[in-house]
Amino acid sequence: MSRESQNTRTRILTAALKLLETGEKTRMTDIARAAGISRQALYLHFETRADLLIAVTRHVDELNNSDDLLAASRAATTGVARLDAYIEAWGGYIPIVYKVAKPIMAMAETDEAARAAWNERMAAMRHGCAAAVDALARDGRLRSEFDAETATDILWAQLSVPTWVALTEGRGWSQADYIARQKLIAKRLLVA
Amino acid sequence: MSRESQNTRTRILTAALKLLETGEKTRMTDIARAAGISRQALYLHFETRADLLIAVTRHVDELNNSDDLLAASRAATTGVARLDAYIEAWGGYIPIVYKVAKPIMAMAETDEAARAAWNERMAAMRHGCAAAVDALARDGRLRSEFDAETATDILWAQLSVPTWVALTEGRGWSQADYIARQKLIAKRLLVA
DNA sequence: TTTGTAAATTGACAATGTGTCAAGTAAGTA
DNA sequence: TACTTACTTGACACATTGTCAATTTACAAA
Repeated sequence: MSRESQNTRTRILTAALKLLETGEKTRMTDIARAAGISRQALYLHFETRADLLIAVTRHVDELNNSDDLLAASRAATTGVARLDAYIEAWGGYIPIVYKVAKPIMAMAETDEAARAAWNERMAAMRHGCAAAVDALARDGRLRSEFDAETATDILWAQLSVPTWVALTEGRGWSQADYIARQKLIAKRLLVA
Repeated sequence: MSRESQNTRTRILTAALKLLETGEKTRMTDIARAAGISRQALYLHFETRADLLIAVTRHVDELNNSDDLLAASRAATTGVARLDAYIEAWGGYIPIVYKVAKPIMAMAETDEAARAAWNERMAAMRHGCAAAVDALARDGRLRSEFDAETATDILWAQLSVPTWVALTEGRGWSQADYIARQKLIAKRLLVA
């Protein structure tokens, strides 16, 4: 891929992201038009629509330094602090990725690549949950009601994107409400 | 609608339900073939695919006396008993409707009728949650951490279909695990 | 028996969106 | 000048939902 080609690729990702964020239609035609190239040229850069959307999420991750964001919770000393920090970081990141993640979740129903990409993301999110649960266990503050595996599952489901959607879009929770309440819920469920 | 027509309608619903339950493809063509009529004849009975699928969920409700099932929790005397009974009833009903609900949830993205039908179901489910929360409040056993509205939201999200999918299909929880753990979680979160 | 009607069939077709293919162009590079 | 890369243009295949018109089948009523 030449320098020119890289620019076009970025232009496509930027245009697609913008469309997704503004909630406009994002058919291949729309993305092409927004990027100022022909629809067919999209397929010179991305094999399928699923591949393109997945690339957009990675682009979003890079734009937001998502690794650093989530890694911040690793700095916490106590398990409880780590749990709070993780909820703050991930919970704050959901609205950033959601607009892009939504069509991928929709495609995951039928498209194998989309499903794999989304599962991978959810597995990564679960690792963050597991780390927080382990930190609690190390402090001897993990409630004995559930084993670590189960506790991780519970936290993971609690912090899942569909739950965020239900509570914010569905029930009108503000982002601040969401974060604050999820912290309370998590502590109540997991901390002894 | 004549008697004959009613039979055909039921035959369609039964055939569609069977296809959905076995997880086979459920295009209009497939449903028609399974019901032993032409694809076009489906449109003599249901305006759209969304309408047909919605009718299948109602058919499932009837076959299972869903009203009675969920009403059972109303018989509980204490708030805690009512909460348990509701989780048992609704949690047990999810796997029954899920196969049919899944394509409706998928369509809800784009189809207005599907979205409305699904929202209505979720609103009904939330009423059950609200009743349990109110019963707890009447007993003076609702935790003061959250107001009744917020507590209802939390229970509602916790018992939502996507959460059930994540924990059972995604994390391998058995149905028995799911019910037992959700009871523990709900009590821990809501009961003082 | 004839006639009318409801339910269904057959076959064709529009619309939408993804993905493919072939031929051609514009620009830079060896 | 010849070659290569990125891109364009236009056409087309495919899947699926939904529509339309003409026809058939069966039953019921006169």
